[in-house]
Amino acid sequence: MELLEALREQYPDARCELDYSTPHELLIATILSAQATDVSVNKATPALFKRFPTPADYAGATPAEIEPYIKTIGLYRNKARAVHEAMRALCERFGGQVPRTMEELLTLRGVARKTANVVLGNAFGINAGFVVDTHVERLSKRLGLAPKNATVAKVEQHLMKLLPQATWCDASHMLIFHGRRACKARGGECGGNVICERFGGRCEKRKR
DNA sequence: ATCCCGAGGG
DNA sequence: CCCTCTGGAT
Repeated sequence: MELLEALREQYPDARCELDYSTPHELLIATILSAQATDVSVNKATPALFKRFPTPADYAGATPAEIEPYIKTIGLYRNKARAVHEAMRALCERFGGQVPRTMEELLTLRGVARKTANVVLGNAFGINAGFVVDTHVERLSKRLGLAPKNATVAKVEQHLMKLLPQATWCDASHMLIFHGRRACKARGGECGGNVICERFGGRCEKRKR
């Protein structure tokens, strides 16, 4: 696909920008990243990971004990509960390890397809699906890769049909980079951007 | 459809 | 002030 080549050329260093050193840390960082910037997540996780080195450490703590470490990220009550329950499930049902299938990951609190796809793709190199976050959803619709009225699930299905499976993880990172650097939610800064000029000069200004 | 929610940019 | 940020549960 021509768009894929152009994205590769423009964003050769596109990658996961959440900081982590183990699969369970990536899982936690991804849960925390909901409606938050990766910068804000990366600012909080060093102290969090130091205080709770293993899944068992979260399972043995209460959500209230986790909250102070993630308060600056926002949505912290829901996220503290999700992290606690997800890590407890790892200990009780998965031998303390992050499971490697979509079906198993979806049983964890705070984990839906977007988070599961991030973990499978980046920690295990498994392209089970396509990461559709706010950037990927927006860009897919602006670039005409999916109908503008499509749900997140539909967008994922369209992307999986359009792009080779082996490229899914990398392609999601490139779309996210493009969404953060050029084709932004607010109006966009598409002037002079190669991708926007060639594939989608439709970064229309936000209504009103 | 609503709620959760702090930080950062405009 | 307003909007957005690698969503998910109810």
